[in-house]
Amino acid sequence: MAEVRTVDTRERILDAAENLFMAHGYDGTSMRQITGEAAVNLAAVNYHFGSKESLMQEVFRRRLDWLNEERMRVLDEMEREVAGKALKPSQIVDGFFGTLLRMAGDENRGGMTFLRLLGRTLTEPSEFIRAFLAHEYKVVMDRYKEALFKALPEVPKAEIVWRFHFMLGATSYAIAGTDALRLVTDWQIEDDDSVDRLDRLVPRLMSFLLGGLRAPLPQFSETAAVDSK
Amino acid sequence: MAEVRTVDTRERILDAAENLFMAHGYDGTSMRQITGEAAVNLAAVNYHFGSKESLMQEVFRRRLDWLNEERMRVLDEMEREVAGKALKPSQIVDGFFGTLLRMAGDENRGGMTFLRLLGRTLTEPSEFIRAFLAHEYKVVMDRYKEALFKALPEVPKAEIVWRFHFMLGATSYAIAGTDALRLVTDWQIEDDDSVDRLDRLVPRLMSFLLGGLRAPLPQFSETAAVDSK
DNA sequence: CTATAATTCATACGTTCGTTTGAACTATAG
DNA sequence: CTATAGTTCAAACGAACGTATGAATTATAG
Repeated sequence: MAEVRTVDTRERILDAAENLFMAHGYDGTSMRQITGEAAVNLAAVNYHFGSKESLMQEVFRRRLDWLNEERMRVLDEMEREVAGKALKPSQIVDGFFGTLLRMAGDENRGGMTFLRLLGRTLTEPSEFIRAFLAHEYKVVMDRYKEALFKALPEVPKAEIVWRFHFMLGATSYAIAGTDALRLVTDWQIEDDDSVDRLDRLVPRLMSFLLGGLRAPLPQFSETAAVDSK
Repeated sequence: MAEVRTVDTRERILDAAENLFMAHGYDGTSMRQITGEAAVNLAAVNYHFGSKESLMQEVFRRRLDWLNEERMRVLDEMEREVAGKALKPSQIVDGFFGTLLRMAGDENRGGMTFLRLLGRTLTEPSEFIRAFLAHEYKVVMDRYKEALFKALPEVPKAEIVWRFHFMLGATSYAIAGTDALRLVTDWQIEDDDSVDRLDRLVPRLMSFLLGGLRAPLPQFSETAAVDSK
């Protein structure tokens, strides 16, 4: 068995695919680009992963398995410390989104590249990817949702779910990174070094998310909401 | 000149493309799908628009021209009313994001379909689309940024730009709609009728955005921000 | 009605796509 | 060393892609 070569090839393919899917999307990346950048034979992907779709799933599984476990571990520990009492919203938000963002600082776990891929994929259309992600995410998501319900008993559950959704969106954009930010500004954002940038992004995003999560509840007008300001 | 047929064909192609790009993305949609759904000949797209890329641009231009004008009009009017004084942040946010969301209620302006397409495209990788959107958006974006700077003089400009970015992300997810929301919950969200849903979504999102925009400023730790909670 | 311009149509072109194949090569086991 | 299983390789497959072409059709102008 050529164990070493195999692992090498598999890993090189996954790295190349992660990079290219992030940069050009799933449909925009060809097998020939992937195997070219990985410096392996064209047939290697189908040999090791079976198909392009399976490769995409493996790209995500490689990172998400760790992320989901870490999120669970963090939540378990926090809940153990408060011994049945409710957590603070800031703890829960940090456990879910902070853990994600800190992953970006760890190059061994995919770093910024994977986070940007994840951010983009959450809004991407491909049916099979969204179904896969929903399945992978479900258990963890439910735990954090429950924690938020408990932490904010006075807020209607539907409202919390929506705000969780909004937080996902803000985070997704935040990690999609400077590319999308150039839509908003022409400035050269300081701290181009990605690690430094991350150190400031985390508290920035956390402030925003918590501000949104704890905002006053909306007033629904009885008539057309079109006029509501 | 076959004016009537031409307009019909162009419009039918644009409608079909808007739908399909929204559902399957740019790369995931073929010319044959578009012309098939529009019930026109395969060559019609290249005849009327020149290429697939030009078609995509026209899909956006058809809607964005109106949206940008409306956003400008709303901001002009609000600024005229306060006569040189600063606007309230809530007014600015409503002018930019509220105008966008209310567009979703107008089927003649693309409705939810275009908004979902826009939301997805902002994070999409295709270089030429992002460049096009950045160019289309620039003038309006700058005006609203300036209004926010004036409305929040005590907040560092860099912070405002980031929070504008976060707001874009939350909004993008909000309009990307229930599809992505199913990642978060299994519930059948009430008010499936899209107009009713929109009436409640607008105030919901507005509360969240304003809460985030006006959140306390983040504290940057001198050491690694990894430990910051 | 005739001439002319605009549009639609069926068809085909050259590429590129994801995948498959069978031979060549490499490493492990007995 | 030989047999065997794992891996890599060059080459090819049919299908689908965006685009181009020239004839047929339709509408407008004189």
